[in-house]
Amino acid sequence: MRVSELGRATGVDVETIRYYEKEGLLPAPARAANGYRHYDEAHLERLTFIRHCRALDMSLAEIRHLLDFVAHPQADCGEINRLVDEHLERVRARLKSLNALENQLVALRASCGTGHVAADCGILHELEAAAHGEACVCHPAGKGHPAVITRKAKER
Amino acid sequence: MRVSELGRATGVDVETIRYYEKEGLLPAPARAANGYRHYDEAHLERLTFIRHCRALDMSLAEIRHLLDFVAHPQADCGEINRLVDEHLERVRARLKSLNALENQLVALRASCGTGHVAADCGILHELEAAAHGEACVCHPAGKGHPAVITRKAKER
DNA sequence: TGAAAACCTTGTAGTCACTACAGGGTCAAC
DNA sequence: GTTGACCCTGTAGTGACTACAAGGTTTTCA
Repeated sequence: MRVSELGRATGVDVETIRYYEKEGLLPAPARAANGYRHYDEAHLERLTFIRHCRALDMSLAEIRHLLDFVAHPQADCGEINRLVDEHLERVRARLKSLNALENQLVALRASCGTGHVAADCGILHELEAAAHGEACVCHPAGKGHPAVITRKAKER
Repeated sequence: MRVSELGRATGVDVETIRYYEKEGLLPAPARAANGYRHYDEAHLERLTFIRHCRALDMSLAEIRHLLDFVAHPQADCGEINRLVDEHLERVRARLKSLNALENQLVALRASCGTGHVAADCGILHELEAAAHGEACVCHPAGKGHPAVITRKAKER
């Protein structure tokens, strides 16, 4: 298989395939006399494995880690569980913060009607009030105002 | 106020403050004879405004847009509503995909007990089965298997 | 007085997982 | 023989920072 065929077979962009090779996730394939890459079934499976993990939103570092276990089947699998657990924990933390965020945005959105001038816009007023240190609908007093953006709001 | 004082007052890293200036979000402050930046109340408010919007997970481009409205209070505010609505839509889409992801990870995690060798690990088996094109607990047949990572899984 | 620590400046490079080019080479069909 | 589809390598861009290098200034303390 040439690179574009592998790409078509897996739905992965050709440049992404070369990127995975450069990153050491996909082993370097054989080369034809003209320098073209030639892939076999093992590459296709490996690439599918990688994309499956990516669909689960795992980082390339996590996937590299999992691939180590595939290469060393005699290792204890406890660390695989730990990896999945930690990943799940991050997903849940992000879910929690996104849920809070949704509520804040809904409250903010409700503070403005339609069809007037920015000077009278409730949304802008709310945001400016917050900048003055006053309570805002999106971050009510006593509920903890994130002056500093916390890790959970930033992490991917 | 010098840059570190502004940083302490707002909880924002000094390098981030200089970054906002370079990006045109924070106006360039006055300079002392020695070249040190000197900020006033208006800068503090503007920076707090920016961080409040960042806490709502808005992009710097969105914030730039909002700041335009602060600068032009006579403009129609319809676009502010649109901006917040679109942002809310993105947050909800991400929430939906993260919810699905959580379920997938829980199913995957359940496929492995503890304390055995990687070769027998249910998680690894599931991931490898998926790479063989078989149905997996995390992406059951008929529920749509994302061979290609979809935008929703990628967007922040 | 002198030296160290704590500031400040600019500019550049790194993060992540790609994506998009530039500038070239190869190959098959017409 | 030329068009177009493919392939190669290498570099630069994305967003929102973060971290450093290499220098200048100011404050503090012995």
